[in-house]
This record gives sequence, C-alpha cells and structure tokens, in this order.
Amino acid sequence: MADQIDTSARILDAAERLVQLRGFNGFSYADVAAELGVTKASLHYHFPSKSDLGEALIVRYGERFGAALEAIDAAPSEAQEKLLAYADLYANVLEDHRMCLCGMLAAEYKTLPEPMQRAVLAFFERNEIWLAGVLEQGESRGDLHFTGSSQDLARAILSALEGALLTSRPYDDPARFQTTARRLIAMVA
Amino acid sequence: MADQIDTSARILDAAERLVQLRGFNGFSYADVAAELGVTKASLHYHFPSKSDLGEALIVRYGERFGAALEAIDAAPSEAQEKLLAYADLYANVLEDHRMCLCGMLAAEYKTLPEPMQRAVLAFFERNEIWLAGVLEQGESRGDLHFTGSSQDLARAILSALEGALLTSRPYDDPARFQTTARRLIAMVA
DNA sequence: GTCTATAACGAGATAGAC
DNA sequence: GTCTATCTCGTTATAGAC
Repeated sequence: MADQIDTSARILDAAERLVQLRGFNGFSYADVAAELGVTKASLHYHFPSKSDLGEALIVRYGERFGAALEAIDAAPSEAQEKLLAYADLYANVLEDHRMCLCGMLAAEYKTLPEPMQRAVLAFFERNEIWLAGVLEQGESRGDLHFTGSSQDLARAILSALEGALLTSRPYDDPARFQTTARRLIAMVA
Repeated sequence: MADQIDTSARILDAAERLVQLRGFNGFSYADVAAELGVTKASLHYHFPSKSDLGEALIVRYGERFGAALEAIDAAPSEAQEKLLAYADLYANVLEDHRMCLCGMLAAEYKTLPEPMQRAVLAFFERNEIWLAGVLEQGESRGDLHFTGSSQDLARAILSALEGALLTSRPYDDPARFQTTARRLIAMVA
C-alpha cells in the first residue's frame, strides 16, 4: 500500500512537471513511463484514463496551493506583504521553466475534458476569493486603498501574475518575472 | 495564382482560429482540411510541414497586429487613449473565445520548433517596443507619470493583458476581460 | 493545385500472465 | 502492481495520378 501511494505520487510528480513544461496535450503516458522506468500499462493501473490523471493533478496542485495560502495567512502581516508572498509563489513555479499548472491548462481549456475544466475554474476562483479577502483586510485596516470591488482587483492581480509567468517563461532570466510582478503589485499598493 | 493566394489565406484563416482556440498541439491538418472541404495532401502543398504553417501564422498575425499599432499611432491622441485602444485589440481577439495567437504559443513554447519560438519572441518584443514608445511619449508630454523604466512597465502591461485573456477566456462574458483590462490600465494612468 | 492511397509512427487504452 | 502484447485510432508526411 505504501508502494502504491508512493508510485502514484511519483507518477503525479513526473506528469505535473511535464504538463507545466509542455501542456496537457504536449505529453504522453509514454513520456511519464520512460521517466519513471515503468510501462504505460502500469500507469493505467493507477490512473485509468489521461483525464483521471489530469483531474488528480489539478486537485493535488490546488491542495498544495491552498496550503501555501494558509501559511501566508498564518503569519500576521500587512496586505502588501501578503501580496508579495503570493507573487513569490508564482516566482517559485517559474524556477525550472515551468508554467503555473492551471495557467497552462487555461490555455488548453477548450480541449480539456469537462471534469478538468471545472477543476481549473475552481482553482482560479479559490485564488480570487483568497486575494479579495487580503484586499478587504488591507483596506479595513488602512494598509491598502483601492477603488472598485475587491473581486475585480483580485481578478486583475491573478491575471497579471499568470500573464507575467506566461511571457517571462521563454527567457532564462528569473529576475524578469520578479521585476514585472513587483511592478504590478506596486501598482496596487 | 489568385487561387493559390486565396487558398493559402483560407488555410491560414482556419488554422489561425484553431490554434487560438485549441493550441498548436491541439489541432491537426485533418481539422483544417475538413473545415475547408479539401484533403490533407492539399494543405501539404501550400505548407509542407506543420512548422511551416505555424511560422506563416505568426508572421501574418504579427503583420496585422503591427498594422493595428500603426493605426493607433496615426490618430494623434494621448497615451492613455492609446493604451486603451491597445487593450481593445486584445478584447477583439477574445470575442469568439480565442486566445491571443502568441499568448497561446507562449504556453506551448517548449514544444514548438525553433523557428516558431523565435517568431513568438519577436512578436512580444515588437509589442514591448511600441508600448514603451507610447509610455515615453506620454511622459514627455506630461500625460503620464510613472517610475522605473518604460521597458519594464511596457512588459508589465503586455503581461497583464495576456494574462487577462488567459483567465477570462473560459467565461462567456466579454465584460469580464474589459473590467480587468481597464482596471490594469487605470493602475498605470 | 488537388486528388487517392499509403507509409511510418505515436497516441490512449485493454487483456491477461506473472 | 507490474509486465508483455496488442488493438485501434489519429497524426504528420510523401508518392504519384489527374
């Protein structure tokens, strides 16, 4: 049983990396199998269809992202600091030339099986809600000042960070994303 | 010869739409052929390899985008107006659920043949240069005030708009992009 | 310039032995 | 759980007739 969990996790690790690098339509079971030194049939035992694998990837990614958001909330800091910590989550993603998993899947959205589409939207909505909360907290405490709804601004921040990942990724320069991200956060705060 | 041009253009039209909708790895010659009512072999006559077709798509898209930028420049307006007009170019893209061609290809970047990678980067760099020019013009005329380099801010704007396309696209609501885009431009101006 | 036919390969997926 | 073997289909691409 420990083996099964371990193997499933290793499959997810390899598949996650491949999707973030090449997209859901840009990798195959053969790629993952070769990377792990097992056969494709073995992968199908753990994840019968590619759609199953895709769903599992998004769920796990969302859980990890959610945990990171809770960790940011745990430390009592000002809204600006939280936003910068949030941007750092994105910067970490980029480090080995990856795209955000759900940003990548958003590009491929129209080609995804329905369950994956729903999971991608859920991921973004969760992030928007968290961001809106940070913004409202910042405003009520006087750390932050903005016009319009916190939801709209949350969407703008999320979009901007995903876009910064998208356009920075071709370059080998991690500072490129950082510069853009900090400039965007600075616009808010 | 008129036929050839016409057929090539029709192929490009169909392929462009498919790439913007489903990605370069998400469409096939068979899709285009079915849409135009011709055979796959006929497509290979006009564009021997898929890479050739991809390059042609980016070049044509870049030319059209460049012409749109020139059109914006032609009318003597303030920097803010030009930025809004620029954002509208993106909004138009989204209208039939398309992604920006080069934004889509940026997601798939790692899987693209080298000539296409170079063409994608050239597209973004051209846009950055144009945006930086608008920002500098705005600053020198006193329409606009910003800190840091015009290049960095240009990149932030481009990234933010691409990201807004990416995250708005799953929704059927064109206003969603507009709200986000105007919020982002408002941050600058 | 478009067609038919086909090659050559890789994809997702399944059956059944171990 | 993992393997070998295989199926079926879709993919890019080419040869050669019309």
